[in-house]
Amino acid sequence: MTSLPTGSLGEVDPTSDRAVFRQIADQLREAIDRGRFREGEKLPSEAELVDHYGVSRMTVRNSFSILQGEGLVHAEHGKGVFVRPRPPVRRLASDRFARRHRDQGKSAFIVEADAAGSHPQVDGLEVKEEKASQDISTRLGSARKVLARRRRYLLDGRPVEFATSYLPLDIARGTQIAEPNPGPGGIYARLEELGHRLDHFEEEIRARMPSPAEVKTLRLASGVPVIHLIRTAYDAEGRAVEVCDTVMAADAYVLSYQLPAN
Amino acid sequence: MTSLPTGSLGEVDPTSDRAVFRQIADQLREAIDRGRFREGEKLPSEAELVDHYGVSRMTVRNSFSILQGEGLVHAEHGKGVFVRPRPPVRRLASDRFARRHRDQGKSAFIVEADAAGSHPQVDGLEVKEEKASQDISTRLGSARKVLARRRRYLLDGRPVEFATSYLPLDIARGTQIAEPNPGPGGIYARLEELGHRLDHFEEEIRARMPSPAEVKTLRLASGVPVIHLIRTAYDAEGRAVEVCDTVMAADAYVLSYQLPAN
DNA sequence: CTTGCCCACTCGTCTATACGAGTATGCCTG
DNA sequence: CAGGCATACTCGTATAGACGAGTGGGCAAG
Repeated sequence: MTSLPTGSLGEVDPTSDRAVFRQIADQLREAIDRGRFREGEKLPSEAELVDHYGVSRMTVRNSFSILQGEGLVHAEHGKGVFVRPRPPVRRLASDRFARRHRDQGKSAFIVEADAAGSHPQVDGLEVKEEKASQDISTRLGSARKVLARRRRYLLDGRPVEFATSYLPLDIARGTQIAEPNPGPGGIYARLEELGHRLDHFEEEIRARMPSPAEVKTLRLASGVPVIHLIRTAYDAEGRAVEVCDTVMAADAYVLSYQLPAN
Repeated sequence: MTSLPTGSLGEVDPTSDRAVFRQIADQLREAIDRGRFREGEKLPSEAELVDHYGVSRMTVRNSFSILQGEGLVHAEHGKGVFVRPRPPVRRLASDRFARRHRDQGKSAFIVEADAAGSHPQVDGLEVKEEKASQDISTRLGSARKVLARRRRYLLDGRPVEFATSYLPLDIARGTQIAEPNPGPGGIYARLEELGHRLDHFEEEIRARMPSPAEVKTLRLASGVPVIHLIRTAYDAEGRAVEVCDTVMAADAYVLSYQLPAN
């Protein structure tokens, strides 16, 4: 007799108001919360739970799908259902675009990742001229055509965010900003060289569930939301000179802001 | 012959690599994106889709559950499945705690909501002394006992966030901060009167799927993540004088921050 | 010993059916 | 006309079964 993998699980009450598959989900959730099943550990298989609870397989799968929607577990075809490990999170400090960080040759992402001991990569770089969407045009003070710089960021091989920078074409065209490699200090350094001394940034933050395309690009597990960050850079004259639209895997980030109390 | 509610939907290819229920979800998603079904509008019923696609009901339900997980639709028992309306979002500006906003008698939440023309409410206020959790204790400079102020916020009857403020007991005990109504300008005004001139705030932002308790408290639809914000207030001496832990319905908020370019 | 295949076990997809419960509508009764 | 009930339609829950496909271990052949 080997020890039962369902050992710490109780029974369900079919006459309860609460649906059986919810009761099962509750028990599994509690077992996970209590550490009965640890991060990365395999939960009992569907068949084992069918036996244990005396319910049909679809009922068990229904329970798993609840926990999956909560981001607590993930299923691997042919292997089992596992407690989803909480990946180490990447902190984004609000001063990451401060001028003092721009003298280095490397981009903010690379510098930070190196400091944290992870292996950073940038991927799928694409630079092209486009017609601005309604939203981007509004944010950029009615610019019609823009230069778009797209790229994806990875940490230790895992995609964690992708971002698109939009700049008014009359600023960026023909400059190094339109080159794949914008040079040391990135496009913000180039903007300042072009006479657009940066004054402040504005960041808008939303959270939502990812679209299928985002799931694919960021290789998101189910039950993982995305953080959608839209940053607008303003120069000293109050002109919006760049909009950066970033979608981040929410389980990979903690954003951090410092606010003065005035 | 009435017009078919499934009119704009195509067929599925059972031999495709892509599972039938995913193909159906894809078609419904696209129809929604294209505006074929508008916000709040009812999608074809399960039975209609069963007829249209020639599949079993569970397959259709599977498709719906995908869209629900994406936060695109929500089901109402006895009525149908509807395109989830995007609720009006509440903007949280990063200067909402600036000293200049504190001279008014009302709290930041009430002032903002009134200005936006919505009806604000505060709910379930609870003030009590507690042993600090490990995390809170660390953030408050190893405080062991704290005063906890919990409350829930609603807009037009809809719960949108709940928050708990933690203050070191040696600061808050016996002051008006420990009263249900902390007086004009809120606890920050009281802290300053007690000699803790506020210097700056630090905010940490995460996004994740809600726990069942959070779903209940915020009456969240499935497929809606929460934004978890942890704010620490520091006085002029660098001491952490308050930690505020806030959980917000992500579909009700856009956070907005202004950052200096330095 | 190594290679390769088979098999057992895992989750993924799909069908068919049944009953329960919430909602809306229209008809029938008073 | 008003009220109430029957009914049809909606989604929710649950069962039982079937086949497919990915994974991994053990066994047999080389």
